[in-house]
Amino acid sequence: MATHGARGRSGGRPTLEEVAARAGVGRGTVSRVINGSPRVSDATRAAVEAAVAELGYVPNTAARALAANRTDAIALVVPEPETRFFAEPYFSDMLKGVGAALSDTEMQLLLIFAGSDRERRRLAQYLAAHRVDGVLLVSVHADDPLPDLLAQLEIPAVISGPRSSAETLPSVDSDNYGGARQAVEHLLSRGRTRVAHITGRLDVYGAQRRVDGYREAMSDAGHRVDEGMIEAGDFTEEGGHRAMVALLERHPDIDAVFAASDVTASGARRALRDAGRRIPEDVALVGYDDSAIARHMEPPLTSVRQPIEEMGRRMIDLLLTEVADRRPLASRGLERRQMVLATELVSRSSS
Amino acid sequence: MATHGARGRSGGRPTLEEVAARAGVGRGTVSRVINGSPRVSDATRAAVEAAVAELGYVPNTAARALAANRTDAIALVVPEPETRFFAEPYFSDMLKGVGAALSDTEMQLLLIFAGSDRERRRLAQYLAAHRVDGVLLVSVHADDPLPDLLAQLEIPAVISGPRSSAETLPSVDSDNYGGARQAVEHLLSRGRTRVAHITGRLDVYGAQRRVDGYREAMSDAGHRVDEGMIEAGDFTEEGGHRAMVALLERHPDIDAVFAASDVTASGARRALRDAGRRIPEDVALVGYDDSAIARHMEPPLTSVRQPIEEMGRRMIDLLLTEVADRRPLASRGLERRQMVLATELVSRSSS
DNA sequence: ATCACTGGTGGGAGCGCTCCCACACTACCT
DNA sequence: AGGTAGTGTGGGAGCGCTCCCACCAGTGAT
Repeated sequence: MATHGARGRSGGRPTLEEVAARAGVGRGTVSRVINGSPRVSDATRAAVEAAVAELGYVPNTAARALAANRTDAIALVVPEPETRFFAEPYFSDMLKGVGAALSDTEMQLLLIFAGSDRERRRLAQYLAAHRVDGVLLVSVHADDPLPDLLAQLEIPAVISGPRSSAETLPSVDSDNYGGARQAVEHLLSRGRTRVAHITGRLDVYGAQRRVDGYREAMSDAGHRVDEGMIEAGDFTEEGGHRAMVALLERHPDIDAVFAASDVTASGARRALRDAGRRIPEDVALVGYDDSAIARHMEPPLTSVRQPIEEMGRRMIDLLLTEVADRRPLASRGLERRQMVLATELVSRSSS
Repeated sequence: MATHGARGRSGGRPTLEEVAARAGVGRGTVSRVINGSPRVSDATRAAVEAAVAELGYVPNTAARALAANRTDAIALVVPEPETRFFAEPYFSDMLKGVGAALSDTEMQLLLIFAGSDRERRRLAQYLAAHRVDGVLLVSVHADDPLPDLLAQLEIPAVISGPRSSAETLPSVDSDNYGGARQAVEHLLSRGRTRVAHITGRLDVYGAQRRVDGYREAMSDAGHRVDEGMIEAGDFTEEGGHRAMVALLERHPDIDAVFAASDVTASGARRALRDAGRRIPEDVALVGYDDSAIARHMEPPLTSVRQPIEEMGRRMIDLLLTEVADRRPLASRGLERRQMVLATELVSRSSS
């Protein structure tokens, strides 16, 4: 008789052992069937599967995690306050892609916000406890210590936008440079000449690349790049508004604006309206992300579409490979581990 | 020598045993310190804490879960597609409250969507594996089988809106009946007499209670309740629009509308505008939720505020008690386990 | 007949905890 | 002195898996 074997046995969930007894085989064989090993005869497999069904057996995750040293869970870490997560369609689209890619997997997705210092400390603790097999990092700033922590803990991770051109982590990104060029070239092709740019947070590498794209598209078209036509934003509505006000003050003759996000564009639109400018007659406006906001804006916003859901899916693919390949520091070259997806300009009536 | 002891020991995380050796005590003592048991002398506790710090010990969650038969995780189950989750501020506010209440806990929150049949099957499997200690259920419909599954699995659960007046699960709700009365009485006090109501999904108990509140506020004020002035919506923008169109067709002389949610009100507003009605001059409009939408609507929307964050916090309190008290079927009376929070009318220019 | 192999299989050992029993050792009664 | 409680504490047993080694047929080559 077990000393305290009955504790917590709510309803007496069947164990591997019981399934084995029922099927008339050994524990190892049942484990093999459960885990889809090919080294089991068809007859045995059928017997085990029958026993599993009869008993309603469900593997005990904790036991498996302990024995196999894995958790079957990955975390999507958002280093932002929750508010921004809900305000920016970028995140929800990403989540959709990630969820889709994970849905035919046994993997569980954990959504973790780490906006405040406190939350970040909690997260560090959490990661140190190895409660996930891998981590998806979105929207990481240049000086974020998180990636290094992950590396030190040897937890596989994939980042959604490289921190710099020298990123060492596997990453998935859209072609920010190319997307920005598409936007600017589009505006120029419409006969606009005084094109301004409201940037994103410049500690985000992707935002920098968009500035680069803006600059080079302008100069390649034979325009002098006026630094006064570039104003820093921060991806928020408020930032877009502020930047637009500043731009109008410096250059009242602006006839086009390329904003680093749709939300930013929405703020810019408000400032333009307040200043009595018509869109697109007086000023053409182009955003970035092609989110729901772009479609519902008045007038509908031309925007650079990033395949965000697709990016989410690719990130999962990369991460799962990484998790599976976890042989000791096997990091083969980075060739296959950094991917850049193409963007597409969606033209609407704001330009 | 262990046979395969070295497998997967990435970086050699210290174990309880090692901490014990270092501190010169037994395993049990370290466990007691880690779990904050009072039956440890101060000197011993200090020694153990020092060893923990030196070694950077972090408990292995899987081992703990296996031995103690708990997971230290709870799930927030949203029986809706993700899209609705992001579209409705109700959920994000709830999440905020829940997150806040959980932040000084060791508990991990899992966000699980179960909108499609497929996702629901996955969820059932997940719950059967007892991967969480408790479940928070939001936005449950009258005929949802989930609560029964939870009961059968003996998993503690708290529901955010009772399914009926005979709800057996612990629940937290706002006073839907009272809130609706506030809205209607407000409209009547402004001199409106032909007040219509666009309902929420009627398979949600709270939506029914709002209808009850509307009915009784009208008749208490001496108005005959005209069933033609009640039109079913479904909490969506589209539903609100559709309902408003139907109402206007039947009763062109409507001078006030109480909508069961802000999103619904937003749809109604569109229909009213299209029909050339001015708000509030021709028709006064009141919503429900007091979400960001209400504040940003044009004109700003009068709305019934539910303390959603507070509700989230209370749900966690209830659930944690439930989880802790998990003695065999101890369900003491329901007195303390169903709470109703007061609402508040926030008056803006739409009424 | 003997010697490889090769697919299948059983079951011991061990993952790192928690629980609880047993055993000090003290302090305070009769 | 001999009980009788209490405090702290050590460590065995066990949670339900996975891993891997040993073993047992069969099969074909020698």
